[in-house]
Amino acid sequence: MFHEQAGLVIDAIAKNSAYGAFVSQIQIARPPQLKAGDLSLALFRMAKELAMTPPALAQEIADNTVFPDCVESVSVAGPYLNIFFKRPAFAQALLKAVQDKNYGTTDEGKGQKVLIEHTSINPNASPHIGRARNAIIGDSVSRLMRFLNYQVEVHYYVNDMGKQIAMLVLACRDKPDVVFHEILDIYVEANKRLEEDPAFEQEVFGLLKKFEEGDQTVRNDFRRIADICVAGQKGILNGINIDYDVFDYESDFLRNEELEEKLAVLEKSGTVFLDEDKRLVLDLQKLGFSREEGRYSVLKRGNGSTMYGYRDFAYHMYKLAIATGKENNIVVLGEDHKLYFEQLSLVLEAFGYTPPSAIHYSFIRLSEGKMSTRKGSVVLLEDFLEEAHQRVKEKIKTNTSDLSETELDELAHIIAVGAVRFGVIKVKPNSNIVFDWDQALSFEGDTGPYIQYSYVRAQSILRAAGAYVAPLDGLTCAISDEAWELLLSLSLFDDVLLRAKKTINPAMIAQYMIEIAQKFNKFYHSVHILSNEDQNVVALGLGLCQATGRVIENGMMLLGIQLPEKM
RNA sequence: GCGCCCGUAGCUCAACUGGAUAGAGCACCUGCCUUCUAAGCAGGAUGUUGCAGGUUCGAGCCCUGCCGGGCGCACCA
Repeated sequence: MFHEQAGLVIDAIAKNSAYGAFVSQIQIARPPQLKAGDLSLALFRMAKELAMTPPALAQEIADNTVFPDCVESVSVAGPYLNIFFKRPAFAQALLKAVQDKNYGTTDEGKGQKVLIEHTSINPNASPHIGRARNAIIGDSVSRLMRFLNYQVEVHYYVNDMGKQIAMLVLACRDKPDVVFHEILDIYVEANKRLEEDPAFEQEVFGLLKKFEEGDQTVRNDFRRIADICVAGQKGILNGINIDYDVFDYESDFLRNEELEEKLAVLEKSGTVFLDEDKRLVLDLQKLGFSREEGRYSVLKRGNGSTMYGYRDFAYHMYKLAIATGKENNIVVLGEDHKLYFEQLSLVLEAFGYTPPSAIHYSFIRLSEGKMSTRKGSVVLLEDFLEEAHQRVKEKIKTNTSDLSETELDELAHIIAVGAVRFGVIKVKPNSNIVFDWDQALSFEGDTGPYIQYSYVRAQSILRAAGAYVAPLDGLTCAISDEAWELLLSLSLFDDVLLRAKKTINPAMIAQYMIEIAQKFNKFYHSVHILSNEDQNVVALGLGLCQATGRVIENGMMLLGIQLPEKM
């Protein structure tokens, strides 16, 4: 909404024929301080086009432009032309706009199909918080794009035939009743054995070969383990409001005629060749890869079994048939896959496809070092969530006593999930995160519970106001700075969403939620709404509670976080 | 060794992609609950944006070189 108002101002400036198309060079921003203005137009570039100094241009525009009705006054501050809006009119427009349940949405994605692949954890163990970062980012991006009216399909790629699952199959042979929570220990054990016992590794490779040859018993064994793991992982992720539309199984991309044909073409140019050990090798330098390191990639082992990359090429061809175009095909990958993804992209381009966009996230580290499954130094998502749940429960008990045990658990769950998801998503994907229990489980300041609490406050006021409907049209009172700052921020919601989409960075939404909550709380403390004798102040206050509620509802929904009515 | 990412207040992170005096939270100090929820608010203190150059009207952001951390570099996925 803010940018619509800015657009009106720029349109008015463009009416002067001397400026013409140069107005597109105006940079829109917010002034550093409220007293400087509401909208700031930086004129550096436009002045350059007109061979003027920016301050002179600012003064000239200020003198010669008939500004639209929404403008109260303008002021020149060096190279900036600052605009003050008419507060009551702006407030009315915003409070009207938030009546729409979908406030913040745009037609950005109309008619476009998007495929997002995320999580795709190896089926071996309960996800730790580092892996959950993938799922939390991917889910938030999916929600954002859905909200912007893209037709989104979320895929989870199950690596049901890698080396690690073959190890598990061997290790679970004499355990017909194995359950999900035992898998982690078994996996750690199997890894140890792999290092010590070369025969075990040969057994693993042999099993993979049988799998590829279609041995039905082996296939059933693999599927049994994979299903236990996938069901276990899915259950945990569902617990933090993450879900998927389609589960793709790697083993379905084992034989692919189309891929074989494309590889045959590459073989003619020497891009793909059989080496002295009969391995099928890809030479990426032939596709424009410039470095020596990472130049080669093995597609098939000497015994003819395929490697991950081979199957992944086939998988990406399948995904590209569902959604095309870089922006509409998204995959969330750890930073360890950066080089691999570069290689994958080169191959897909050589095949004539546009490769997907990748969001690479950095690993979450512990203060004592990196997480290691083998050392047992991992923070499992379920343990983290459980700890959060307990701490939230304690906190609730000190505040209220009139909740049943069930209600208590439901409320604690909503707040705990909010704390966990918000803590992960508020940091942009490529920033390193150092995980610290106390910091991660704080409920004060820049946290999910703080946003939830602010929402609850707003709802509480609306509840107390009952059926009172704020008369939006006759808003004549002076609008305080606290109310005005909140209004301006609320009006930027759609712009934040578009920027978050453009940069595929949902952290931006979380940062914006913090801004909204802070400004709402400042406003809340600046005036007592319900007891105010001025009905205009009551009307504006209730309108702002409603608007804040709407923006937090929509914003937190995009982050997969629910909102309690009380807390 | 080579490549990519990160380095911002004591700690954890922002900074609208090159714009005005670099901002929040935690921790620390001082105030504010007989008034719509104190998981809150107000105020205080905290910086050579890792270091050194360069590009320009203007650099935390771009370029070069160092330093520190992370990730990766052909039968793991």
